[in-house]
Amino acid sequence: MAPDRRRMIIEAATKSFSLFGYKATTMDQVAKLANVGKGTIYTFFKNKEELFEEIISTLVKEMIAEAESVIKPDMPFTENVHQALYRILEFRSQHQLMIKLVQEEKEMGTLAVSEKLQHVENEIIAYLKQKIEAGIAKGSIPPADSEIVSFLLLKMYIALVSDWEKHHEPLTSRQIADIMKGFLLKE
Amino acid sequence: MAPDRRRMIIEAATKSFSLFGYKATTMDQVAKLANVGKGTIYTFFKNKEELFEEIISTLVKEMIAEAESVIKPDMPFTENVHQALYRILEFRSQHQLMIKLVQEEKEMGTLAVSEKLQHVENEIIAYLKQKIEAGIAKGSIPPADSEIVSFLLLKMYIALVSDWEKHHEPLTSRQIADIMKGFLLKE
DNA sequence: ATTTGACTAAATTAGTTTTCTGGTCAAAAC
DNA sequence: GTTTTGACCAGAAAACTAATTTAGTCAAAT
Repeated sequence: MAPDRRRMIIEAATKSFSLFGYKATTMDQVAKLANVGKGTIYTFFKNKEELFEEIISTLVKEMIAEAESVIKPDMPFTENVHQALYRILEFRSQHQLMIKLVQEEKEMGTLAVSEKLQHVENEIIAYLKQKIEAGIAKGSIPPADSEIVSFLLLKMYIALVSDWEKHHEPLTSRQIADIMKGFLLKE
Repeated sequence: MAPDRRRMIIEAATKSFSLFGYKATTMDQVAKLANVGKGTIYTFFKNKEELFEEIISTLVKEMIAEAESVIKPDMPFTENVHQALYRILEFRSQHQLMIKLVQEEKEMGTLAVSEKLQHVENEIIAYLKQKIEAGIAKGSIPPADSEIVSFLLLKMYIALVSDWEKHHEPLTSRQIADIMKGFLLKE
């Protein structure tokens, strides 16, 4: 019972953000959930937003770890990029916190939430970029501006996985992989 | 001075929608601007939304005409697709009514506006699809699912023209054309 | 030295009143 | 007889106000 207060707070906040979103989570609630006085939270985090930031940063790490876990060195490069990206978007669409934040951004346009989601997107692109550059260096794919390619890859995937389904039958992972392979191997 | 009342109404409404958006345009205002009794509007249009629909439908026609106007038969197919798409997005970003509607959707989420913008997007995709199918038939580009290709083309272009600029130096028309050419010619 | 929760200023929400607006229709204009 | 009109209405939205909530602080407790 020498509770790592910091950990308790983060756990409580994560739970509450996932359940109610950023705005609807109060610091009193987090304190109560964490079995901690409200003031204690402020000994670890400057304010609500910094606490949020910490949690998002953890989320990004989990996301990248998920992506890394599906990479198989004996598979073709493009297949691995596809698997990684696909896993990231799956994570995004299955993780409670992500679901809640995306919903909150759409429905209430909370500024802090928009900023953090943008940050997550930037991190994903940075991760992809690093993979793409490795692929180019190894000759697995033709040289190209890695920033543009990474950016487009993510946008294309989101379009195919999320937007497409609004008016069409969902595409299979295989179909998406083939489209992306064509895109990556060309020019 | 045998005023085509219908035309007057449409002109007034277009002006007002462009200036104030859909929600902030009142039927009284349109009537006054059109020098017409309010009731008269309702002899031509069932309600506000139908009037809006008529205007959007005109806008789409203008947009397609713009796209057609930049197509040069002696140019390569992919170049023409690029020019057409580029022109459409330019139209979109320069046309007062479009600017206002996009803004209104983002800021207030007006339902009728979202629906109409979605409609515009569908029309653009349908237009592209028809071009793509012609290109495939003529052997200018490899066979592929024309619906997916059109959908992705538009999404890619919007990402490159609008989203990219939020965090990067704008891309030149040439760069965009090259990316798209690679995408269209492959697989 | 650390933790706490009562406290406060500022923001948000809830409740109420007022104003506005899409649509109608009886009367006026043609 | 047909078309046009604007006063009118019910319901929606805005404005206003009162009441509540909340992020963050800090003197006291541990």
